Amino acid sequence: MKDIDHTGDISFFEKVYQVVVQIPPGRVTSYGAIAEYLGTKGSARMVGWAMNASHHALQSIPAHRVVNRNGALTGKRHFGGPDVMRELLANEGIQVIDDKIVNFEKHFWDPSREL
DNA sequence: TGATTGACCAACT
DNA sequence: CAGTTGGCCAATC
Repeated sequence: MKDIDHTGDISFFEKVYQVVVQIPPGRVTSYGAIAEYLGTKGSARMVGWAMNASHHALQSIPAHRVVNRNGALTGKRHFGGPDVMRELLANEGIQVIDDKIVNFEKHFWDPSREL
């Protein structure tokens, strides 16, 4: 059994949470951007997998602020409802049409650039 | 323990 | 233009 050490030795999984929770309101980012910030661009899938387990996380993970590279709400179906993710984004002033974020690049928040 | 899948991305065919 | 493949890490079968 492996105890989770809080001293810098955190899994990729935990790193993703630390980034996602720091996303400012009204902004969005992509799975690949997070993975790239962590230094593993290829593991963008893992970011999504971490979101799947975000339910298991103790903190509230604003997964609705994380979309794919195209600005499409690919993971909206994991939000308990088909329009839940859209509502959450709309609540922050982000307009979503056809499951895609309008002016995605304007709302885009790059952890590697702004964090 | 090996094989498969997963809320992705980019390149190739 | 659409389908396939490779890549990365972790969890599930």
